[in-house]
Amino acid sequence: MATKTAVDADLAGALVQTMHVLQDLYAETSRPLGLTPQQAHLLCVLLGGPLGMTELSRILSIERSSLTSMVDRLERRDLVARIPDPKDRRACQIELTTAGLQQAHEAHDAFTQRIEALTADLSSTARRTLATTLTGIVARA
Amino acid sequence: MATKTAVDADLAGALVQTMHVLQDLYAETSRPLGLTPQQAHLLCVLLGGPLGMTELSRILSIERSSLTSMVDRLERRDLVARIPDPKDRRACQIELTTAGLQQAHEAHDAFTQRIEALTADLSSTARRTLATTLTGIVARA
DNA sequence: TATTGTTATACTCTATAACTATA
DNA sequence: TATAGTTATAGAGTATAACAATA
Repeated sequence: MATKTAVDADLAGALVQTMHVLQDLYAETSRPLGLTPQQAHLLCVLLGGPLGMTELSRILSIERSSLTSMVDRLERRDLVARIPDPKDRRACQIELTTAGLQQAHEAHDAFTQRIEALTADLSSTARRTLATTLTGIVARA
Repeated sequence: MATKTAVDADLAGALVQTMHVLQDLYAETSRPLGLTPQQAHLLCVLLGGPLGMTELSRILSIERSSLTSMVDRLERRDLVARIPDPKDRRACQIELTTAGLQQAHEAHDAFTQRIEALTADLSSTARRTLATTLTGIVARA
């Protein structure tokens, strides 16, 4: 029916627009920290603990070869380190250095703060509802 | 207070995760069409009508010089055309070609379909609430 | 003088294919 | 044979700085 289609179109459009707003915010926030959005993402993922290249590439949705060069650049800047895996001599674990941990926290805090500012005028209920709905969407993806 | 902080953190995290999910979906959907996500975005923006380089760069949040090379590549593929602006001989309008219009529609429809699939199990009310909330966030940005 | 768009340059991001070392 | 990660290569996205043409 016409109404449902219109609502769906609005919702898809609203989600895409929100994505672009958040992408811009993410880029604007990363830049002053001297990080690209992709680098910030990588560092923040590592806040959860060290990861192997294959697992990290899966989480970031990039090829392992692309990740190799990203890690190279971050390792040169002493933000991450490759740690040999004692269980498997082919593998390594990527972990945050002290400086990398600090950068990751700064980036994470800055993102959170910017997003909170964007959602500051929502009611507690609206905030809770939004978080729940989005979490469901993420889980479904 | 502790509760509010926790909810806010969840919301910010949910928004960031949603952004990443949508980015991945956007990339996966663009690729089989032979487009990068940025190219798809550009083409979809032009569905609203021709735009000058400065305006388009503002909408896409990239520098004009970056846009020049993007438009070069799309023009080589006959997806967009540079039309001289009769009012201002410095300026040009970027417009979709017939092929570009078709590609833009295909991309737009594919995104919409994928996102609808992701939100298919939400109730009409939840869908409406989400669209309204997100539209407000976008407007505030 | 200010603005529009381009050029030149340098990085970063990314994928594909082929490779090495280990399992 | 299969898997972990790297190398080589190529193309795309991006910013900065300097520029030409026009307003």
